[in-house]
Amino acid sequence: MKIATFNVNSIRSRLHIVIPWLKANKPDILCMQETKVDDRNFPEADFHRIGYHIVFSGMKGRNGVAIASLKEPERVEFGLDSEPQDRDRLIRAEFSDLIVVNTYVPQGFKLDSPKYAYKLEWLARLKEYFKRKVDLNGYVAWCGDMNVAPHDIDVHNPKRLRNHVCFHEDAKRAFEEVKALGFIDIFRKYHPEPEQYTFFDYRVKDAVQRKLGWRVDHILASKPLADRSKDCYIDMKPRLENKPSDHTIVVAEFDFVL
DNA sequence: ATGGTCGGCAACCGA
Repeated sequence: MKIATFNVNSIRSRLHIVIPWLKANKPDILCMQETKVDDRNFPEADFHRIGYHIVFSGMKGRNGVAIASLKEPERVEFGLDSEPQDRDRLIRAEFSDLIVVNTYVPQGFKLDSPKYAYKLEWLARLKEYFKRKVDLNGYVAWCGDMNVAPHDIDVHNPKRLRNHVCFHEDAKRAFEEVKALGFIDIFRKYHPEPEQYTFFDYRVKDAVQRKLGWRVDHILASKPLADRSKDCYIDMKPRLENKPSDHTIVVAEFDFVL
């Protein structure tokens, strides 16, 4: 079983990366964020053509989440279970032995912005959502762009970035409180080394070569699922294309068949 | 030093 997550930053302008990557890597599940398209205009035929089921929930121009899967999910729900639901930021897809939750966590803009307070509240509401809707004694994968780099090792300059909304103590604490329900960040099991990043800002010149990145895209697993993990890694391909994405793909492999 | 570049969409907002 292979599961992956990718902030596409517009699905329509990233199809040239997503479709060939799916054909080459054949993950069972690909979670996508920032599809930036309303449901009427989602390019679902491109996924069907290569044998993938696709579920999505988006808005015109911003946010938007989608899950592509080889098997059809038995149940799909959009949004949190409290208001505002933000159906364009969360999808839960249930398969026979696996629940996948795909989130695009609010970015937060600036520390003194209402958007940052909203981000912290959103993570607190997500914790309650997991408590009510998901049994972490089973196989659960929580994937997405969390807009949080959890530890010093996950950013290139922890001192300078301590007041950034994706690295501030309050954001990290809110994220850790969700994880504390029983999620394991399996990436660090396989890659304890520094300079492992999933996002490189377009505005930073030669960010990849200079290793000026962030690890904000994550695959977290419930303990039973984490116990069956085999590997987890970052695929830099989307960042190295000639029309690159700002995010990379994170991939996790497990020893069971979906 | 307070930028820089994308994507959406058609003037600026979001990241």
